[in-house]
Amino acid sequence: MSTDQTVVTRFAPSPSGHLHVGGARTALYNWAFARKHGGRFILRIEDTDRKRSSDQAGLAFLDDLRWLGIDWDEGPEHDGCGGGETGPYHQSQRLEIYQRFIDQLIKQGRAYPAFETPEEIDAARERARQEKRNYRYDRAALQLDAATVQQYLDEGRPHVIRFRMPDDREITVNDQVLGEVTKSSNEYEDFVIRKADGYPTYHFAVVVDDALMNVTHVIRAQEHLNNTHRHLMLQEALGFPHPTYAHLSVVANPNGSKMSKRDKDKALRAAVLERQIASPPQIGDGLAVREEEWSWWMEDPDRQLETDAANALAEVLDVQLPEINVDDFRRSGYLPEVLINYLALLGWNPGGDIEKFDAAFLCEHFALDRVIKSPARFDREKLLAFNLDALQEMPENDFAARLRHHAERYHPAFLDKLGEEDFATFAAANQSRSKTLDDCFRSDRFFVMDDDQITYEVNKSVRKALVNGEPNGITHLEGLLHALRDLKTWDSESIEAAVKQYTDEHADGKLGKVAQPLRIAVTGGTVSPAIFDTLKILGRESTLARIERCLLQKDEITQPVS
RNA sequence: GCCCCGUUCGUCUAGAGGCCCAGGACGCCAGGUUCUCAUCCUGGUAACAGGGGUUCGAAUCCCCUACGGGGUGCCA
Repeated sequence: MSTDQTVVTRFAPSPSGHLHVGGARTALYNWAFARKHGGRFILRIEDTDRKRSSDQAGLAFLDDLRWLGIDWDEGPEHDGCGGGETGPYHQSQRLEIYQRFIDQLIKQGRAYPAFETPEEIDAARERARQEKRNYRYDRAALQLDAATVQQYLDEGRPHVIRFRMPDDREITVNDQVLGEVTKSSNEYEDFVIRKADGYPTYHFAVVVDDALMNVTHVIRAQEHLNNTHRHLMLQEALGFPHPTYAHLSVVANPNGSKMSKRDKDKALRAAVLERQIASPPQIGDGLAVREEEWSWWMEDPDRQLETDAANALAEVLDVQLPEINVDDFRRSGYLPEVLINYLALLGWNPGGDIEKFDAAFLCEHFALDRVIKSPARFDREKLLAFNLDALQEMPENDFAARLRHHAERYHPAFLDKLGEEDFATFAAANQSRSKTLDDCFRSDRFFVMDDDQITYEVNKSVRKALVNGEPNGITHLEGLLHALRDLKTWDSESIEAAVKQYTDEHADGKLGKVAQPLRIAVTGGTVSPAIFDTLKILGRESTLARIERCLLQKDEITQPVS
């Protein structure tokens, strides 16, 4: 138990690609707790499952953490963070360390080799299930005499090392969020602490690493609550101090189901099935998904596409993937400070009616006793509302800079096409109508299209804007063509003056009567930024070309629709 | 099956025995502003899971039930 020592927390994910929002919240709380107490925050990679680990995948969430503004004092070196005295911080590089403690436990008689194969254990487990018994390892290996054990070991028989769980002990976890949770040691079997491949199991590695890295507070997901009793016994046997524990409830989907990366595949598979797509669609000059992967993926609802393939497929199918990972929210145009605020609030609050706060506030006020016990559903609507507020409050220059960054990463075509000055106008024209940094790129595609690529929507509101009234929209377009062609300077103010003058003279000053026809002519639809800015960015040439093109197609565009 | 945890408006939550016929935020509904979309403004809707206790008094304490979640891996 920590008394007067420095607070040390850690975030210890397994390297499975991008950072999940649930994991992000765990990391955030650990980080904030350490900062609040002037302590240290460690990042550790739990890569003891050889089947699931690859170096490549481990890196992505480091960027995600940094993007959120979370830094770590010890851990893998990345982007100015990490390093430290108690490494290495990849568990796969700490095998000798674990072995030392395994040997110690064996010497103490607290651990022993067991030679059953996984198949044998599975069969025994299955038998127990059918007989409606609770399965627990029967300690058969303890019946082997020393000579036999030695002989097996000499033969090099595959084996695991199991921890000898004490009998008839009441084990109490004093959880900082949930209170005291007591269980009997008899609920637990002699669990495996070293796998047949020589790697430690999670239970063993966490206990050893937390102790060696001087971790004082373990803040982790509630799924580990029942593991903690095991860890307490391990710590006792190894002579380690017990850290303070706090278990966090899960972050769930709006429907209450667990938020999972599989949700993306689910959305994609549904779209594929609904549209009866039989083979991987084309994207650019390749396929969105490789042929072999496609059938493999379609056959089994549990299988998941690689991130790149999933994103590519979503793009061609024009499916909006549910955001699950921090990176998804980044792509969708959420601000990191907003995500942090929302995530922090999902399971903790400073009390009273305070909802909006920044990371500094979190670091100053975060406390375990205000962490909520019950699971929280992730509400995208509220996140979106927070993002909107943040965007609207932002100084114009900041918004423009953020938008530019976002464009560089996700929509470079806008930068190429618009250039410095027009991009600035584009940003200014879009701030007040943006809920995310991505909104305008999706809704304003007409800016980066060639004039002759514009297709006109044929629907009621388009028809209404073009044919209703006397004079009607088509007539206004013809008039505006002249008014705009002769404009001396092409900027928002001049355009506005000219259009307003036209409106006063020909439409009783009702701007809507001329703005909508104009909007349709240059964008193909009824939605765009303020019309004067839109025309300014488009340029005189494109504006006139599009109006002319619209007039040429007026009969098709205005045909009656049911 | 067994064990553990949880349960306030649709959602996130405030609430630590009287301040609560329950407050805020998001959503939703109704009206208003606006060149479209989005904003913005005004108003409104809506909850203590159920049942027993304890107490002068319970959303707050105790018990039971129901429901939700987690664990029961040579995954973490």
